[in-house]
Amino acid sequence: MAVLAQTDERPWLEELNPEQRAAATHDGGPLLILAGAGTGKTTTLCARVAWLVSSGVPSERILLLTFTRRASREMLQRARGLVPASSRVLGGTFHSVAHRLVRRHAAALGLPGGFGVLDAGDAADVLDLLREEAGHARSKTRFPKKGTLLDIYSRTVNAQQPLSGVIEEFFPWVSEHREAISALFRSYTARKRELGVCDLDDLLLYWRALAADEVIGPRLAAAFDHVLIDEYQDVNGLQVDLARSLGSHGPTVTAVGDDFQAIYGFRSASAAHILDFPEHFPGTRVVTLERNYRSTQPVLDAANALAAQAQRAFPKRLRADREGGVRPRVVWVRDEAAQAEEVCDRILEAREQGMELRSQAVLARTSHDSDLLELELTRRRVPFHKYGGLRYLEAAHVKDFVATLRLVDNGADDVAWFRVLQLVEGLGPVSARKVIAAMSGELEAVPDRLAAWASARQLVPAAARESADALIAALREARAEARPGPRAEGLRDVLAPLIRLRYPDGVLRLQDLDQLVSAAHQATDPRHFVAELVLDPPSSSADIAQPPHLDEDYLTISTIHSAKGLEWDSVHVLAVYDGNFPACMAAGTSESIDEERRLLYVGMTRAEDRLVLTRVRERHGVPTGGAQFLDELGL
DNA sequence: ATACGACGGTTTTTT
DNA sequence: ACCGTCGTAT
Repeated sequence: MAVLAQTDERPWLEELNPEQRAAATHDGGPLLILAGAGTGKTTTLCARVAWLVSSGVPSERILLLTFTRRASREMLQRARGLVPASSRVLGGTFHSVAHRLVRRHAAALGLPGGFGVLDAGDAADVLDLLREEAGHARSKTRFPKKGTLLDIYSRTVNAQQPLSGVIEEFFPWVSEHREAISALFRSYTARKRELGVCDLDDLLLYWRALAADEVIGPRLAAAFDHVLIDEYQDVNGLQVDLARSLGSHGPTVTAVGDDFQAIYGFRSASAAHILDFPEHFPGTRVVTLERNYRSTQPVLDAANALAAQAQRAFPKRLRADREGGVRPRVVWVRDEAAQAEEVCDRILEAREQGMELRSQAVLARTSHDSDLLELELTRRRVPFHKYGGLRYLEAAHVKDFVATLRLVDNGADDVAWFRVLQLVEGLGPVSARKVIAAMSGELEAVPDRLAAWASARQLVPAAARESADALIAALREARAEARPGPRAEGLRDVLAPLIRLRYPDGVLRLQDLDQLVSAAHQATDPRHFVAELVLDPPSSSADIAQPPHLDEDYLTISTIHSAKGLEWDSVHVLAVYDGNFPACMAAGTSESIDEERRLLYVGMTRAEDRLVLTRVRERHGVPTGGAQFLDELGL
């Protein structure tokens, strides 16, 4: 192919620097792009997709695996902008791609056709149910709670490590319950089978099982010529297995990442995987991107100084492409209330000077760090949008609604029954349990609990019976309605009075449900509406109906985890002091301190021009002590 | 016996 | 927001 013709037809290649272009146009074996923060990683990956497509690779034979759905959407959109033919590139998270594959091979895996997908909250609810059934809830010794149980379980799956090792290394305080936990996990697996559901970890496990199959494995891989994986520093061992399986059966694998932005260790991810990539994929070409186009040098100097303190890391320095800049500032404030006022003042001041809210962000270690700031912003009527933290699907009323949707698809989902029955006033956990037991029959699991309602309803306290009847009738009607929109509407209508009664702000909460109903109207695949909701959860109620209005100016508040890959002119990082950031939970090992340090690094490198870190002197009247990370910045 | 409101202590980060 | 506990109403 003539070089001249190439650049003529692909002006976007001209805009890349030599390293970026080398990566985008690499032809041959596996490719690893080590791309520091702000070095044009997304640009390069999009250009590579566009280059592949314009070189004749059919777009549907390209698989783009990203960490979040948002990243996938953004990249596909940009690639389409460069080369319209990129429109059929298959993109998504590991989990959403797994769902597609597992769905297609459900029968081979022994799963029902319309199997459900449990999100983290649902999985925890199943574990809680089993925990209760096993009598751990009322035992003398403190037994780990559902959230901890799920964390432990997920570790064993994602790190592919036996339970005893996981407990010893990460959860030593529950070691006295090791046997009971082991038994609980066995019943968890069995229960999921009975319910005909998968949790998020199962999706990856099933994908790997398919990949390992002699017939199916090679066929899955043969569907693609190229597999591109974003944020490779955040994959775990299970995901590495998937990548390697694909790579060994045909497709060329391209991975992009930065070992110093690995911040998902708690999910069993490890930066070791990106460093092992050349070993796992023989013949790998490594391209390193170091020129930073995002930030000014003073911002990078501080980030580099922080990075240099890591116990274990591969030395690298980001060099700014842009001139000038001001030094990042550390601002001392008395307490969290003062921090809220101070940050709010500074943001408004910057807006006065012409910096729109949309080019400013407030980042925090935990979603909770911004509570007071959110109150202050609301008080002063400053519009903001919060990412991370409590998710839409985790709100109690949304879970109520989703549980009814699940019941319509799967009458055997006892976790959903347990939740939905208790919405009826006067019907509590004890009665709900009895009713479910009666509906499922003593010996044989009846797949459809609805059929046994006539007799089971006797167990409902008389005062609640009529209301429960209405709920059941609505479920029957919903089942008769195949279209997801009207179906969701019917369920919303029957839940409406119950939710208004249960929650003091019920009217507001109902509006959230309205948005879910309108999302249901637009559902492409009615059978999998709920599963897709779980895999692509809207970050807030506003995201469901439409993306936020583009003409509205609003501030972004986000956890650093949710801010990955994004950038703003001005960034505030809240509450950087020992015990909060680094979190006290991380105080134990140098690796966990390193991960906290990398997290701050990710936060700082989101800033283009202005970076302010706040340090709080006291908390609830108690002095906070040092701030290790701020001392390391060399400011 | 069961349901439920009130109260106080706790909460990392996410597909 | 969640969890466990306790007192009160049914």
